[in-house]
Amino acid sequence: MKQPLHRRQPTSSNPRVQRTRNRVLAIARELLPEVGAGGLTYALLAERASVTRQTLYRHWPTRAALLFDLILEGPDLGTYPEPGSDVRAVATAWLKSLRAGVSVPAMRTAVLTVTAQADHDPDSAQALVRIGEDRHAALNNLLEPAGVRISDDEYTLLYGPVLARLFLDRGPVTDAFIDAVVSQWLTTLHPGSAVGSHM
Amino acid sequence: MKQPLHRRQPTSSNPRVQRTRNRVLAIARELLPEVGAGGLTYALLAERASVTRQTLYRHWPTRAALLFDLILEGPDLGTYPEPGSDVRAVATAWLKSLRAGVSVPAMRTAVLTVTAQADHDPDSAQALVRIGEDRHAALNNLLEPAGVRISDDEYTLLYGPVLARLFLDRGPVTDAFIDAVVSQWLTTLHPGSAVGSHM
Amino acid sequence: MKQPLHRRQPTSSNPRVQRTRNRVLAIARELLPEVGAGGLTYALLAERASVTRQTLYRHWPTRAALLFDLILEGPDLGTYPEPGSDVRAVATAWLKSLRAGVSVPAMRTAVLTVTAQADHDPDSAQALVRIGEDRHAALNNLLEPAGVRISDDEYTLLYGPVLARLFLDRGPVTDAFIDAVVSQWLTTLHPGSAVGSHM
Amino acid sequence: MKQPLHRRQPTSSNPRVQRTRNRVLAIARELLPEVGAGGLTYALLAERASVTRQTLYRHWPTRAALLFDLILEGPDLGTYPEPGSDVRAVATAWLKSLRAGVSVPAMRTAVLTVTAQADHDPDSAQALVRIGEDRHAALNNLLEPAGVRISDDEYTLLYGPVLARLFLDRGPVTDAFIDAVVSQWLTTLHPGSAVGSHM
DNA sequence: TTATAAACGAGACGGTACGTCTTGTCTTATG
DNA sequence: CATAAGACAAGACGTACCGTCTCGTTTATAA
Repeated sequence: MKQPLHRRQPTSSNPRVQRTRNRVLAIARELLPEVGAGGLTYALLAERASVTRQTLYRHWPTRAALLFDLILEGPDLGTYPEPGSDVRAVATAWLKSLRAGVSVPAMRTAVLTVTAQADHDPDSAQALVRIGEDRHAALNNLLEPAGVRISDDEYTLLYGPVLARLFLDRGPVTDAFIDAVVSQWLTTLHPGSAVGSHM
Repeated sequence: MKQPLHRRQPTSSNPRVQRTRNRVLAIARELLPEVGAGGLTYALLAERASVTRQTLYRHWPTRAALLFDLILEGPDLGTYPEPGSDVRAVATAWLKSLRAGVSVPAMRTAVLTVTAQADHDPDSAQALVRIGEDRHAALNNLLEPAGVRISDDEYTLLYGPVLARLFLDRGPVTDAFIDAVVSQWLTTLHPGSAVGSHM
Repeated sequence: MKQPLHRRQPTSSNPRVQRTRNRVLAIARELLPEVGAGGLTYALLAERASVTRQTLYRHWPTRAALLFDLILEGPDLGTYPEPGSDVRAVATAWLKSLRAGVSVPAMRTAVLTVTAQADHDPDSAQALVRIGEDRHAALNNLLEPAGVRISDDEYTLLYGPVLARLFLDRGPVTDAFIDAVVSQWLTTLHPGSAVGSHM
Repeated sequence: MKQPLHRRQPTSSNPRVQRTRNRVLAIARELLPEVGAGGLTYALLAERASVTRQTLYRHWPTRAALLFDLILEGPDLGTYPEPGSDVRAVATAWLKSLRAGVSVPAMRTAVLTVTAQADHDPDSAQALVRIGEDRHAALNNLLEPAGVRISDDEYTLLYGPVLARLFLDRGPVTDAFIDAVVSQWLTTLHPGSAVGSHM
């Protein structure tokens, strides 16, 4: 709640800084699923990472900042599938990569926590939107060979059911479910566009 | 983190208890959007509701319990639309009622918070599932005149995009978006079933 | 610290009142050495005595009042030795009865607690003085056959070492110690008085 | 009742720590006679000393620990009289110094409270015994020039009446009373020893 | 190579909240 | 209608974490 004083963060070029930062993030990723977002206190994290609380504050003045780093430097966030001209195949692969991403416990917790905070923390809200836009752009990138661009609404129509199943229904996202999502999604996608050529 | 001792809650039949309980819930609903879930401390709530912290603990041993009550006794959760035989119309109306419900700030925050907690709090997880099932059942109820029953997957396909737009994209759910969702949704709904009769 | 409102105490003539009162006092006597004066809360006492806290407040508006009763209705406070004309014998017997009295754990704790409170609680101070005077008077009574009256100073010279040994040194009061006290005490007692006639 | 976790106390070498510690002890000494031992809550003390409760717990994990410090670092506890070869004079002076010490209100209350606790708190019991032994040793020290050593029993015979008068009779310890105590005490002290040479 | 700057460890401190306990009063329902 | 059960306000308890602030000590880069 309280806005901490923003001292300058450690110079990232310094190798010592890098070492500390990476060790802490790794420990945080281990800890997060264990204790939950609420339980990931700086006190605990400092102890586990053999670091002073002060050091944590130097690197991440806000706990939200730490969560952002956890999300953005996610372990396999970069593992997007290959682009292709088959829209159905690309969309399916992209959804599966999304499913894989949010199956990493630390990522799950971090995303949910940021989401819950977004209503009252502009930084979190902005980060959330930015993450969404990144993934949206990535999808469009993958679909470039197919000559298709996805609008905001279409994007949400595609990923919405998957995340709802994971976060809200708290059930598994089966391949069959993904297929159903994609099939339905294709029906309204660019009606009368190039998509039809693949059917 | 710590499991608080579960003493028996105040007898709900007692009018004094009811008075206290309702006043606190009302204040909590006002406070939640102001200060966020993290800022809704028992200390603050007690002060604003002119009540002792002890009293809060008596009524809601866990802060999650308070959130459940906030969700379940939501201000207008019962305002479901009318049943009908036109599947498109019913689905659209139901989605709009969902949108209305989640637009109440206190409800928004409460739901998001419970969702974020669900990974590490079995009670929250269970509550979340139960809420989903209730709404699912309600939808099926509305669709009974149409002779249609919605499966779990179909249910998620319907509401998923709407909540994703609200919570993750953090954008407005327009009527057009709802129409798009419903249109897409109808295509795969019970292929060859009674739905076709309305097209 | 807070002076509770003085509602009227239960009529002591009522046999039911007597029963309750005695049961509570008995339980308190058991409890006192177990949990200490600080641990003898009304909540605990009420639970153990199967009585409502209200009832305790009705009988003893102040915890000091309860302690007074514990001291004054001590189990064997009345067991003074026989009067006699041999000053040494009477004094020795009286000291031994004193030793016996404060060896009862509940009595010990109660007396020490009242003593510690006396500096800031006039009631306790007064009660303490009164108890001392009673015992002083009792001693003089025992010594009447010997034709001796003990002054305040002489009284303190007699019992002081014994209680100091018990409470401050926290050591045992042996018969030898009592003999030493009495011997020393006799030397300055009424120099040249009737005491000499017994030597 | 509950044994608080014994974290390590603040490093006494740190000057800031010393400052805090001394300020708190000074305020506690002022407060003790005002509010009594029961009223000397950490909450009150913290407020008066402009310190957080947490700071108090860091320095004195137990309230008993605070009382010990109050007693041991008493304002003028070290002001023993001069040694000498005149036993009567030394004993008298020593008793007067005892009287002076226990007349400091904070010391009075602290000693009485620790005494009352000693029955159920081993730490208090041990501290009490240690304080007694210290004073006993000091007395023997003063009497060294006189070639006299006081046994435990003799020690109690000397100081017992004085403290009994102060704490139990709650009366003043006059010079005359001290003279009476010493006179009586000398009669049985080392019968046939060097003491006689001073008569 | 030595400065010099930065990161870091250690830990005291003021705050705030936690979940619990006891106290004294007051309300409600019941027998 | 008196009495129990127990809700309530008040406030202390001992603990935890937060964010800040010294202090020294190490580590890395620059002179």
